[in-house]
This record gives sequence, C-alpha cells and structure tokens, in this order.
Amino acid sequence: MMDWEQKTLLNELTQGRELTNLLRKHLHPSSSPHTRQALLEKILFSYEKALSMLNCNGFVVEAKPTGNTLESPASVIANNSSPRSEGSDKKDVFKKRKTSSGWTEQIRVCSGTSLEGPLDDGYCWRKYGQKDILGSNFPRGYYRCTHRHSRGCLATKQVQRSDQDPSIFEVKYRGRHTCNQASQLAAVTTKSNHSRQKQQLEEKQKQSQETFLSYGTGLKVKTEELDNRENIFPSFTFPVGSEEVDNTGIFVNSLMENDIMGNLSPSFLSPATSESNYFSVSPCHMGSFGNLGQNVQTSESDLTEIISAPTSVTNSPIGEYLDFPSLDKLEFDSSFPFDNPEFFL
DNA sequence: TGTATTTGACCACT
DNA sequence: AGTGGTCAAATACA
Repeated sequence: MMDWEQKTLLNELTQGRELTNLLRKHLHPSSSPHTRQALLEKILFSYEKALSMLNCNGFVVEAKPTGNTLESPASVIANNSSPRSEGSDKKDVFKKRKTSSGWTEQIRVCSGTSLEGPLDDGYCWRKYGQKDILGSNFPRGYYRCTHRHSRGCLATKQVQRSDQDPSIFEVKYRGRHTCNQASQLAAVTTKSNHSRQKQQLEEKQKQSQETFLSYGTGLKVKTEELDNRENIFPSFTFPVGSEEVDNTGIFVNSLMENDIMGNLSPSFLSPATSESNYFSVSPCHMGSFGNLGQNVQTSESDLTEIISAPTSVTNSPIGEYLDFPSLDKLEFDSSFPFDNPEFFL
C-alpha cells in the first residue's frame, strides 16, 4: 500500500509527463511562447519536487560525486530496504538520521529583547519533536512544514536557543518549501502585468510592516557555512530558451520561490555590511513576514530587488545564490545537450 | 471536533 | 553505547 509520499511522487511524475505531452502540442509556431514557457516551468517544478522527495527519502539522485551528498553516489537504493520496514509492524517509513552535511542552511536569529522565541519566517511550521542536546542548556525544537502531508512539502527546520545569549535562536533550515510553488506558478501564468503585481505586493508589505514592528528591533540573521550546497539545488537546471526577459523572470520567480524562499527563508533580508555574514532585516522586504504564507505571490520586481542587492553578499551563501538569476544574460548554444539526460541529473 | 503541541519511545548513525 | 532525528499517542487548545 502506498503512503502519501509515494502518491505525491507518482503524481508529480505523472503530471510532469502530461505537461510534457502538452508542451509538445504547443511546440507549433502558432502557439503562444508564454504558454510554452509556463508549461516548461510547471514541468521543471514537478520534476524538482519529485527529485526533492527522492533526495529526502534516502534516494540519491545526484549523479556527480560531490563528496557532500547525504550518501555515496553509488547508493542509489530505494528506501524500502530500510531495516525498520522489515519484520516490523510499525509504519513502513524510512527514518534516516540526518547528518550535519545534509543541512542546507543555518540561520541565526536574534529577536532582540524578546524572549518569546524565533520570528515567524513566513512559513507555517508544525513542531514534531523536541530534544535535549548534549552540551546545550536549551532543548532543540524540530519543526516541519505544516503542509508536509497536504502538499508534500518537505521543508524542516530546527530551532535552538543559544547558550551564550538566550535571546539568540539558532535556526537551521533543511529542505525546500514546495507548498506554495503551485499557486505561484499559476499566478505567473495568469498575470502578465508586473506593475500590477508590484502594486499588490507593496500593499501587502505595507500592511504587514506593522506586524513586523511588533517583533521589536535588533533582529539579525546569520548565515552559516553550507556544507553541501548542491543540496539546495540538487537538480539545478537552467531555463531552456531565455528569449524573453519575461520568461527569465518567470524562471527566477519560480526558482526563488521554491529554492531561495524555501531554503533560505529570510531571503528577503538585505545585507547589512559588506564583510559580515550577518544580515539585517530590511523593512522593505518585511512584508514577507507573517503573510508570505502559501499563497502570497512574490512579484518579479520585488525579486529583482532582492537579487540586485549589493554584491557584498557574495561572502555569504545567500549572496552566491542570489547571483544566479543573472542567468538571464546567459545564452545557450543551440547545440546544448538538453536531450542529454545526464545534464538534468 | 479538528488542529497543534508535548513527550516518551524507537531507530539510525557514529 | 551514546547521541540525535523522527514517530505517534496523549494531551492541550481554539
């Protein structure tokens, strides 16, 4: 009997296949390029989500030996080989202990004088565990996305209060949020007026800014070193055919929402100093707090703001990721092996 | 009553 | 064997 993850995986793959067939029908020159691009993004998202699920469940999709993957490249083994599933009446789940190398992001949040706990980072988290950690005065809380089951979102995070400064919460993010990508893509495909999007976003930012202010001052976020950055983009692919700026915007939009906004939740933070890994919260992006939930759409213009942040962030992992949207300047050789499956691994 | 949190137990990893 | 991550039943809460 299939569990929900398998169903979700199957659905994503099936959807990818159907969308690919649909795209094939739209390859006719008379078809709208926007439609093709939208279909392409949906296909990419479906496969991205499926691959993400596989990565998080003990499969290794990465073909390249990176030395930082969760498992060796040779261990492309299905999770049903787990000892726990053998001769056990417990639920057939794969429970693999995650090592530090599996973390995709480490963020330190200081909520100033408030000791109420870490800030809402814009996503809905559900606590599923708490553990006393050796050498730490405070227990570590384990959270996963509220929409893990309903939308197959595999994002998780750990929150632990700092021993040195109890007002500091160390937040480690893992996995990407896929729970809001569908609505995001739908919004992109149905909206062509970006200025209107920006206007709507600004309104939301304005409304939620008051909420942010209630959190107090002194918020800072520190990005830690990423042990294996390929986990952030486990199957990163370039957009195919960037003949239009809008198309690239769609790509950036979806990718940012999926990977940056998911893995690096406080990605709306702007760099505070050029030499520090600390990020101060820029009020202009704080609209993301509290209401950047599953259905909030991030406009291209807003993303551009984030992306075009000073290059000083290149010292940080976030900065490096924020640099990638300059892909819109990339040009692909017509001989680029898109038909080579290895490229997509 | 549905949803979120707590918490002890289980299990993988080192 | 110790430690940390996750599960799931019990409990709390709106």
